[in-house]
Amino acid sequence: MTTEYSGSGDPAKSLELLWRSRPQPTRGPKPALTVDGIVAAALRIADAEGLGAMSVRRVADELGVGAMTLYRYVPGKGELLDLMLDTVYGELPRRAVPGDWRAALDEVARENRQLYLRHPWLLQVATSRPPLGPNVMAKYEWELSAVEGIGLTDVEMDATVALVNGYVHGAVRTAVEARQVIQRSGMTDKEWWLAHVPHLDQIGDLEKFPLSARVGSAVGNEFDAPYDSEHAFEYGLERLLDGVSALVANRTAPEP
Amino acid sequence: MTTEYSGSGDPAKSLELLWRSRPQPTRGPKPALTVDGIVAAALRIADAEGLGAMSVRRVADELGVGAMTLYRYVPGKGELLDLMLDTVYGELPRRAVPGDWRAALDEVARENRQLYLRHPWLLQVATSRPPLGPNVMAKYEWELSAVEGIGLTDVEMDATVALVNGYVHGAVRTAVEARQVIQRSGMTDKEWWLAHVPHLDQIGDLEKFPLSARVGSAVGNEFDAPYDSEHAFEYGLERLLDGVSALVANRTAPEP
DNA sequence: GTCAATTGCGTACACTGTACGAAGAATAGC
DNA sequence: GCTATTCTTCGTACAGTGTACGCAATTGAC
Repeated sequence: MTTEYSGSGDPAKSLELLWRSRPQPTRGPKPALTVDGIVAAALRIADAEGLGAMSVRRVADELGVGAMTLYRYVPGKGELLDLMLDTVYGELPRRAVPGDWRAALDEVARENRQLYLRHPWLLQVATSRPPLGPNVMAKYEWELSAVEGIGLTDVEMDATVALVNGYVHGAVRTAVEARQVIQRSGMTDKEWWLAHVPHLDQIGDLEKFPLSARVGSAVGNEFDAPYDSEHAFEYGLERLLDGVSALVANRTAPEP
Repeated sequence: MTTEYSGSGDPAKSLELLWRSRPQPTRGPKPALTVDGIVAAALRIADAEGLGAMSVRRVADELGVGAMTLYRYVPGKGELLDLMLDTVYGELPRRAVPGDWRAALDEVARENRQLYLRHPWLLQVATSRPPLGPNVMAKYEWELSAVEGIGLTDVEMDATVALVNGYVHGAVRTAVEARQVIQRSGMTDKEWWLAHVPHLDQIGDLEKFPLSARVGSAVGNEFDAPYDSEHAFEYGLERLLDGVSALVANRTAPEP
């Protein structure tokens, strides 16, 4: 589940900002900052230290101005987040692999995964109503083009793209969480387990959980090194695309 | 991605708390509260108003005591979250459907889904290193028992359970996000879209996104009513279990 | 030169988790 | 019954958060 929300102000103002279509005024002092500069600073902080560190004061400090100055350029923190989202979506490709829907969907999954890994704070942003900026639109168009013309209905196309995006989100979330908990705690999974087992053994009836003991120890031995997220991603993606493949086959040849 | 973290203090203290095995002192004034009472109050708030509303001061207010009083019972907010998690896991079944692994895994998915729907704040809690309380242990044991004795290796059993849990988490996250954004904004998806399209039409080149326009409008017509999360859940779960079925078949009859 | 528009930003408010220490209450040992 | 010890309650304080308000300074249009 996500925690950070989009700006909920005037749609006209938000879209003006996302598409950079506000006419600049002729009178008054020259602005010292630009929207792009503010977004870049916010991205630097969020990429390096997480969304929690990206406060208005912190971004303002990064730019050498007072906190309230930012509100001359951006209506609020929600809209800044919208701008950050649309900006990093600009890193995605714009044209899908032509001809082979499976290769194209595979690329959609992989590119989205890399985007999440480069900007883990994206995992915390609610996108059920995304800011309708140029790159958000281009992302959706790119993803749809992967499954265009293969016999799916429009609604199925949307559902398929959402399914792939949902899978990638979940897989990367698990991987990033596992990576971050090691950093934050300064302990590997094995060290953490070894610190708990003696007390657990003393306090609880471990005989009541025989499967957990057996499987847990097997997993511990196998994955002594940090959790192999790459392998898990490949495996799950293959299963998912197999499922889509069945749907596509069913649509192309519905008669038995 | 999640936002709230577990208590990271002394494992011995945490486990003592989770298993309620701390000997109560003989001297000094009688405590006015109990750990269970504090957890119940915190759950009431989190269930009704979300994890964001569940602050230490708020829980203390609910119980009619000062904020710092809670720290006599619980080391910190992280440990309180651990206790909440272990408590709601107690609502899950303890014994899986015997004999039919697919029915058992299906039930694991459905029960977990209902748990997330009853306690949406669970979606925000990082569980890659769960608090090792009695109900967390029982949950894992229950889930493993669904796939025990069907030919999978121990590592595959763990991976399969994790796969199902990951799917459920993602599916419910999407559904809850969609539900909450309607509440928070006071707008249905259609209203939101109609509020944006005129400005978008004026500002951006909508001709550049023909697929988005076509598919988006088809989805809008089909799902005028709020997003049908139940249908999406059933569909995805069936595909997922089909994938697991292939793995099980492969393990039972590995020779071609 | 004057006026209107615009920018920069200090202050303030209601929140957060929790460290510290003082004050009071209950019991164990005598 | 008295004292010493242990334990509970909780006020205050601190460094954070997003942002509403209003004032001073700066710029271009006329």
